[in-house]
Amino acid sequence: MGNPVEEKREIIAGELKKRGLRMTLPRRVIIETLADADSYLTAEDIYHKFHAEHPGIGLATVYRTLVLFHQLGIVTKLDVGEGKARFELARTEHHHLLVCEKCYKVVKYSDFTTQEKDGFAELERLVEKMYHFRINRHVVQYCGVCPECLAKEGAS
Amino acid sequence: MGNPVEEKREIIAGELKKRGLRMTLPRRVIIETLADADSYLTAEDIYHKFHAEHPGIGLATVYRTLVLFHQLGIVTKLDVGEGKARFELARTEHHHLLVCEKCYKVVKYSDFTTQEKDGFAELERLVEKMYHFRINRHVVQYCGVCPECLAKEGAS
DNA sequence: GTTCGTGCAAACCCTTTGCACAAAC
DNA sequence: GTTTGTGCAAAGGGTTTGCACGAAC
Repeated sequence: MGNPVEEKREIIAGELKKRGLRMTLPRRVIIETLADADSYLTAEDIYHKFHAEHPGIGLATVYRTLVLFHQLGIVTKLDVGEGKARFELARTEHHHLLVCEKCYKVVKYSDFTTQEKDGFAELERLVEKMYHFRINRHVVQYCGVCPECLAKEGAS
Repeated sequence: MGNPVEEKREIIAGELKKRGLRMTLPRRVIIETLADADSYLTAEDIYHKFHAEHPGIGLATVYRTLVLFHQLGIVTKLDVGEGKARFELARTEHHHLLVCEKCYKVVKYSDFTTQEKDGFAELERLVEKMYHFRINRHVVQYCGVCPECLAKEGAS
């Protein structure tokens, strides 16, 4: 126990078993890579991070695993128009995003006011009723230019 | 005047001229196609919509034009993880999105409460200060399942 | 006449897939 | 032993690009 990555892996292993799916080395490695990361990763990012240690695991497996984990809700997929998707382990802690439209850096924050939280929860229920959608989650992205790119702009 | 599409086109023509760029037939056709549409279109959607009438205009031109218009802020780009991008003419009227994760249908709504509006404006300023981003816009997506896909789910 | 824009086709890149082999159960 | 998962390489699909021609200024 103790170790949060191991804990996470146990939970996921359970999820898989329930559906007759197996916990294999590639899946374990991908979970650990995602758990170690502090931000969204592309499939290639993940692949490169473990490739030195596990050269036997291929990129196709990373893609297949990410599709599977996304379907199971284990992983969150994010696409900000970069031409490739990014992933992270689904968290119970909800967060909003700051996306730099120049370099596609993504910054997360989750220090909401309670007012903010209540507001969103209420809105979600309202929208659900009005449009007859079943809403699973919401994504809030602030799009703009990050400090680094702002500095570059100023310099040029 | 009167006609809002013509008006829009005039404004865009001005934007182009300012930068030494030209208003051409393909650009005009793409603007009109986007102006006619009531929802986000893919590059191929746009291409197919005018292709019967303007068979001479190619798909590559659509892509090049969309990149240009996006840079100029004339067009908004949306990527919901569908594997292709969607576009619409940038509007002064801000809206939020409902995205169906099964069929990728996108529904927009813009009937916010004033409380909702003020809340977002305040948040944007706050986040701007805290993270030193220059924020241009925000995107709010409620992700879930649309009424049609819900019905199909129930039927199966 | 010069510059900018376009059409076409080929190239590119991310992602998916077919197939034979390997691993998990 | 059967089923599920994987590696590899090839295919797929959206998007971009090089180049020569055409259009806008």
